[in-house]
Amino acid sequence: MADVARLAGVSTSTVSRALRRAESVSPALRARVHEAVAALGYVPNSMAGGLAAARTRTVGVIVPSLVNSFFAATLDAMTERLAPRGYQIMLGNSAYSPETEAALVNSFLSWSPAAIVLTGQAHARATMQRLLGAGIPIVEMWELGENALDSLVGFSHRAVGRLAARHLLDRGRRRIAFVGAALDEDRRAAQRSAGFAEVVREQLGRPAVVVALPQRASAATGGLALAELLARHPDVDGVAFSNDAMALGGLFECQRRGIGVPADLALVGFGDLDFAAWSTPALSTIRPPRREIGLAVADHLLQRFDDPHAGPTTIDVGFELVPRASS
Amino acid sequence: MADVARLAGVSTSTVSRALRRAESVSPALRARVHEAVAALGYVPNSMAGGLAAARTRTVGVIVPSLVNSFFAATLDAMTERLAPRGYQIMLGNSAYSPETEAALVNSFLSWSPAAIVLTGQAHARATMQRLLGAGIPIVEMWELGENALDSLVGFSHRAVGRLAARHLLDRGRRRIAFVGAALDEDRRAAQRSAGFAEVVREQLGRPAVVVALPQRASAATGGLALAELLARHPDVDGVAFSNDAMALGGLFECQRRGIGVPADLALVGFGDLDFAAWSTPALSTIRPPRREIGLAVADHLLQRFDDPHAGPTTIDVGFELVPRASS
DNA sequence: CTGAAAGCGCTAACAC
DNA sequence: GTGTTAGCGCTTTCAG
Repeated sequence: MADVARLAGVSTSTVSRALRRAESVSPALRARVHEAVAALGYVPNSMAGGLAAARTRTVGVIVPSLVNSFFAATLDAMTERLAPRGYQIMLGNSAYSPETEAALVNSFLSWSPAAIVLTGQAHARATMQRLLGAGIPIVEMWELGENALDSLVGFSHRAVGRLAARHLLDRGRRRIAFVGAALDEDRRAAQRSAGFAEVVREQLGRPAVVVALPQRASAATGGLALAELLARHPDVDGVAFSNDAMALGGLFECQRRGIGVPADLALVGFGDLDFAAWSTPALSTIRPPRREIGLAVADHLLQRFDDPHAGPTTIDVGFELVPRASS
Repeated sequence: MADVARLAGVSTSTVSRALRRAESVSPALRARVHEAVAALGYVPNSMAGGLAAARTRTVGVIVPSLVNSFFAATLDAMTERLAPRGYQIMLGNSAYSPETEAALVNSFLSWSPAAIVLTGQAHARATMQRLLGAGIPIVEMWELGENALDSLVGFSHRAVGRLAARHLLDRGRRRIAFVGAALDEDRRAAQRSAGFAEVVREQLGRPAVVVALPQRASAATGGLALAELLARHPDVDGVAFSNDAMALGGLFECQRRGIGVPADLALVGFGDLDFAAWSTPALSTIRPPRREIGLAVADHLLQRFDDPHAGPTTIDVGFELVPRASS
């Protein structure tokens, strides 16, 4: 930076200002500084800057899984929006463990990030305290409940479960069930299951049939769980799956057994993954705005970075029923 | 850190040493330091450390896409291995653009990362020069060719394409074709396609039929591309898809048209994604070690971090044919 | 609008 | 094995 200052014939403070808040430097000097930067190929040292300013252009993001294409799409959209503005993403993978999340938050904080983004609203108590004390924007995404830590960008999974049940009911199905996986680990899946059960109770006056395998959701567990459901309730005529991967597995299981979809069994998934529109029959599903969540988080953050007065918000990004041939 | 030093009755250098290279401090002092750290809830400031040491426990990783579950699985495995050792991952998404990659490398470098991991071996010339000049380990992953920048962890996509062709030939198919997408963008897919074409030329003495849509690979493009192939070559009896998502779309297209798989048409994919084993019929595919790549990259890096004498290597992680019912 | 000067919190020679 | 000391490369008051 000293070299740049020398070449531009200014002080290092002016270089710093020209690079950081361009409007606080006269146009002439600003141009000279940028010329010198280009000529020298100068790249500022982020750590020196971060140390001096006590904050960096870094945002820590914690997701419970990358293999899950929900969060991958969100992350993808987030990087797309944040990178052009010079913000780096520090990636953390909590593997659905609050303890791992706590450790990640701690190490993120040692980088004076501009913000931290978490998935969901369930965190260790210590995590929340640390986060609150950091004095930076915190965003919880992919969930929408009470008592937000700070900002919230998501939708109600309970409402998704309710919609799935109502959709099957609308299609004239009465012997309906919910098929999920790892419900103790994946709070949001559990909320969808609970919403489904609510509607069954309200409309049919009986407890809902819920089959959940301990393993993670996948095509494999989808097929297996459906098999288990059919063993226990051979007369089932409608199934809501915790996500599209499981629904795909369920669909294949039906094909294997010669069960007509939707003639014998109506299927509805969650996610609207790429293949859902192209399967035979095409899969009815509920679409969460996977990318939009990432964009909304990024835009909100950028706004708060630019305007220190901007406070936290709660954004309900909603979701959408996509009825197709499977139901 | 001064507080910790005071509480432990030592100097800050001792605290630093105890935290960094435990063996260089007597056990007694080390214990006292850790006690003080715990009592005070001290978290070192990574930027101050990084600035002073001119390197950080950060590794920059650039992938061309997160939505693609290949790289997501690799990243997942990488975080799993690196996080417990205190390394943070800075995530970059190049979106298959060398220019974006160059920009990401630049901003990563401003953080004095411990290493940089890139996907593939095709980079802008300037990117390579900068990387080489950084004096840190560079790993290129998911490809295996000549002229590695530094370390290389991957496998030959050409060999994958050759294997796919040979497999269809082994199954007695002769009118075989390759179905891909975005081949100009995705070098590795293009290499698979080229390998496939080589074998067709060698064994059948004719140029290979290759259908490639301009859009990205997905179930949608898989179905569409297969439809196009069938329009042009109705007598085709074996198809290798650029990846499993496309193969799934192709399988659904066959179901829609009443084409028997494998009776009329043999299908082979690439990736061995979760659903491949569970589709009806189960999908033959070639499995790249998605997670193993991430683990190998992380282990290699950790080794080089620990031992400054350790040099670059090339690791061929291989791949595996998984023959199933679709071929 | 610009420059001087004082650190930000830590690491790494270098002595002891 | 441990302490002293001099920065690492920037940002940010504070003057002017």
